[in-house]
Amino acid sequence: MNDDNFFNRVFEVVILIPYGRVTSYGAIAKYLGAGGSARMVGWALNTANRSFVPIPAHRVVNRNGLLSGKRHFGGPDVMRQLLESEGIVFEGDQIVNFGKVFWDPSLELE
DNA sequence: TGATTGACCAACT
DNA sequence: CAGTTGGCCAATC
Repeated sequence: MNDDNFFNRVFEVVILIPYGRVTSYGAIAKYLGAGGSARMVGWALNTANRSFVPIPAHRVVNRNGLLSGKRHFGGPDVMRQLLESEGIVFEGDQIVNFGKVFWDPSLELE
């Protein structure tokens, strides 16, 4: 069940993101530490989605609070709609209260 | 099997 | 201030 894959840890962290919060690829990578580069986090989500592994990847954004991966959700607006549905406010494709909704796994999960 | 790309980040020019 | 480069590591072509 627990594979020591870097990806599987990414999935767990993403799944643990509370409602109405978001985190960044770099934050997850940093939390996982070794072998963690932000690109791998993005790759993990990409492979996961295409591997029949449904994860709330819409709660993961880039460091700017910008929806960089919105195009990978099957639609350019799907990701924003999902986040807005959780109470997150947007300004275009950028999160307004990013500093308030930002959830750092290394702080919350220890 | 080698080369390219990729949902990023940070630094440098 | 904007564009480019390097780095990270794995998957796809």
